Amino acid sequence: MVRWEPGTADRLRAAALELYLAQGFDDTTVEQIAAAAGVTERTYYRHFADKREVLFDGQDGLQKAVNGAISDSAAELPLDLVVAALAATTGFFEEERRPWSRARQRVLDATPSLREREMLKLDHLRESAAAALEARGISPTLASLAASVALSLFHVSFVTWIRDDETRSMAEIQGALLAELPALLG
Amino acid sequence: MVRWEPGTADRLRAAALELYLAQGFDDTTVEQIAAAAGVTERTYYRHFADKREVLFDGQDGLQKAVNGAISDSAAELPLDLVVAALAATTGFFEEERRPWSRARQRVLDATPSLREREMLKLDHLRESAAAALEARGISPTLASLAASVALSLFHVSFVTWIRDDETRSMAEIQGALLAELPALLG
DNA sequence: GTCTATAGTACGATAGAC
DNA sequence: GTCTATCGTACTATAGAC
Repeated sequence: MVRWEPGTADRLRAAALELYLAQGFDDTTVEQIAAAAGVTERTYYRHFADKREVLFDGQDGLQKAVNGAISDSAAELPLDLVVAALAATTGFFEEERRPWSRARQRVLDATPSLREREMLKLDHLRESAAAALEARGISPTLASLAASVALSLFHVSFVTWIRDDETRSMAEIQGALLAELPALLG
Repeated sequence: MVRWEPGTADRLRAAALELYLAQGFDDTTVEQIAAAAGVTERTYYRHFADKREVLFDGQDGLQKAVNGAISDSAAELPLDLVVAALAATTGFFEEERRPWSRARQRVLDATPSLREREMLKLDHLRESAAAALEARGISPTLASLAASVALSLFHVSFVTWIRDDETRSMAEIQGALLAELPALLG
């Protein structure tokens, strides 16, 4: 006999996404999410800092992968390191995840306060990537710019990946995006 | 005899920044801000949507200036349009504003929830610039990327501008930043 | 597990400016 | 009269404190 069911955080995540989709974020209470997962409101806050965070706690791995790619790459040029960092993200966007990501994105698009949180998380990722680039000997301003470009490429490719009519893999999309890059300059 | 003093929004802005600086954002209530400005809490919410927005409502002009610069520029290359958009922002960062911007930034740096809002506002600016670029005939993905680069340049230059030891003007800082750009590619 | 402060909303009332 | 800025009060839910 177990004292509590395992996977509470996962059940909270699933319940929250389902309720946010069905009723909207603002019309869903933390109490409803907790009840749907079979726990109390208090327990929800033990797992997630606030009502939004339940949709945003899977990015530690992404950050570590990006930083690792930057540290380990043999490349020297900032742009090459950016490409290496970008390539390191593809593993997190397997085909099985795409429907979940699409559902999550529908909620995000409909809820400004969730988009705020998303932008903050992306900025943390940017800061972390900039620090990794600095550790490779790139000047602070260049590192900051290169990290911004990397994040932009990542975000554009992600947004493309979850479009309804999109079937290409994340790697294919990023490849096509990088091919367009020279056109930026003329 | 006047029933209400003019400039209520400005008084609320000043009071909020002062209190956020002195006590921290979390330990300041909307009621305190309102009282310091000589109005009630209810009136605060007539002027600002929430507790954070009081520090973030000066960006309409910036957005219009950026979009106008993109629409009116004679340039065709995405990167040249980015440079034009960037140049259009300098007018909003006169020397007199620098102390206020520095104070505001100190509060932002100390308060994650304010940084969230800042990131959202920057993203709105990015979307708006991307739309203006698309209107100039640039493809959606390229427009999105170019807008991201423009925003990155803007943000890096702004952060530099408000550093404690910084004395150069926004235009000078942006010029130096653009000179570093080629190094991104090698 | 319980209690509480406060952010934020809803609906309404008042009254000067024009 | 209309428009706009203020204030009153009651209320829910978040989130932190104990």
